[in-house]
Amino acid sequence: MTSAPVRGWQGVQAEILRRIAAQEWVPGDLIPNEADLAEQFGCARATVNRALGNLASSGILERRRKAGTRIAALPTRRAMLSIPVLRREIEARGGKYGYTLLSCTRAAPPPDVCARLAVAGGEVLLHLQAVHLLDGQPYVFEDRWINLATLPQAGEVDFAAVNANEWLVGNVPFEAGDIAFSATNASSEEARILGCEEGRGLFVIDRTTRSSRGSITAVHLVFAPGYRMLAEL
Amino acid sequence: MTSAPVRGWQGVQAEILRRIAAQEWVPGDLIPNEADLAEQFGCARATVNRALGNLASSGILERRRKAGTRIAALPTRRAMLSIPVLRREIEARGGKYGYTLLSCTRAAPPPDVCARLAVAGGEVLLHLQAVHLLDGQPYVFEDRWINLATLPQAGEVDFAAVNANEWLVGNVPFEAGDIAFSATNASSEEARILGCEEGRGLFVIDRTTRSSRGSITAVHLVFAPGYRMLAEL
DNA sequence: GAGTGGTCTAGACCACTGT
DNA sequence: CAGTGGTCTAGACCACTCC
Repeated sequence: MTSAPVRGWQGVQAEILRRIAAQEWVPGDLIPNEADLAEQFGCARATVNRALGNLASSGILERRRKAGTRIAALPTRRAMLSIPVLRREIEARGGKYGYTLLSCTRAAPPPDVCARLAVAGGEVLLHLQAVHLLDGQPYVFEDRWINLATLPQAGEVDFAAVNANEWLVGNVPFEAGDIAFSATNASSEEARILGCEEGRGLFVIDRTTRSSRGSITAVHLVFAPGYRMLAEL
Repeated sequence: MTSAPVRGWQGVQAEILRRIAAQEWVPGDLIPNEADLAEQFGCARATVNRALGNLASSGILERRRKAGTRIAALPTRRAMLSIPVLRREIEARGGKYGYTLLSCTRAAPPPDVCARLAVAGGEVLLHLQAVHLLDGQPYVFEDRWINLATLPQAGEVDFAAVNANEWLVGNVPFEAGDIAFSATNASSEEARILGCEEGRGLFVIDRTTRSSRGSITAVHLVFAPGYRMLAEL
């Protein structure tokens, strides 16, 4: 059983991982520098750099200039999380996507939403409530606030006909933002909308997006019972 | 107002994002190829390649050989999720970490755990239950199964003295695996352990790890009420 | 100050895929 | 087949930071 030759940066990465797995290198160890590894592997330093850089960004290695590269001692693993548009997620499951607007009003948001969007207390925003359906069954309850100061044209859109998220994706410049995952107990309203018993533990995503011109939207998504979000380690 | 000059791959990336934000390029658009962009920006093609590659891996662009590079139409955004060791997470909050082993037995796991670990139904695994504490208050309830076939030395460890996760990190080769996030209602046992009312909606992480020698461990983490997991978009 | 990683360049070849 | 991205190379310079 001979190991596969080291080919390309993925080969280098695989060989590094093999040495960790074989305990040739253990957490905390300093490993050779890029130039030495390049010589060992018979490749250019840039190739080693790419492999080690990737491993560092997944939390397997820790790198510091001058100090060198170490096997992470108490690794904070980083996972890539895919956050699909709901329509895609549902269609990827082989289901039929549906969308129903429940309400669309203008109102002053509660304090927590004001804070997330960095707007003054009395300001009037667009408030949408909608439900996303999988094969006609409630899948996600969406409660969204849109900042009309940043995005006045949102006031003219018929969100009964157009999914708010998809309208935003197509009509708003690049978004930065943050996202939080948590759990809640279904309120009576959420239970009614999602068709589950009140108090049921539900998975929640809170997401805020901003553009260079200011905060855009804060959305609170409550998923139907049984929802699981998956990621690879 | 002059824009910053394009310096390095981060500069190229910023300029691409600016053009998307300014709607010079809109979702679905084909953008120039790497060679042309390199000429526009006055840099090497490799620099453009790195910038575009990064944007593609965060879901902003879609690239295919021969077909070129497009602004993603219905972008599946990818976020980096940091999954710290619990001790670190608690200490990063400025709290004091504590750990209590509740039970440590050998037993045949329930069917769902068998499936996740790919072990036969009757096989005996190590079953740990523990609670992680923040400033003495329950923070996470951990229910873990360890595959003794893959990891016989785990049978000798005193997990009352050593946190299982940290022992595994230090003593087991590199791990791959998957991770799932969901919500549950506190069982009476979980409520007692976490000090909350029964039925409370709780955030859950299920994690399975494997090595090249076989599956290692399946862990079910139930977080105390109010827990939020954060990520950057 | 010296050693390390981080990045850039110019050129080359390869791999994939649409036409 | 031709055009595109994907990768590799050899060399260079820079930025950071430990000693």
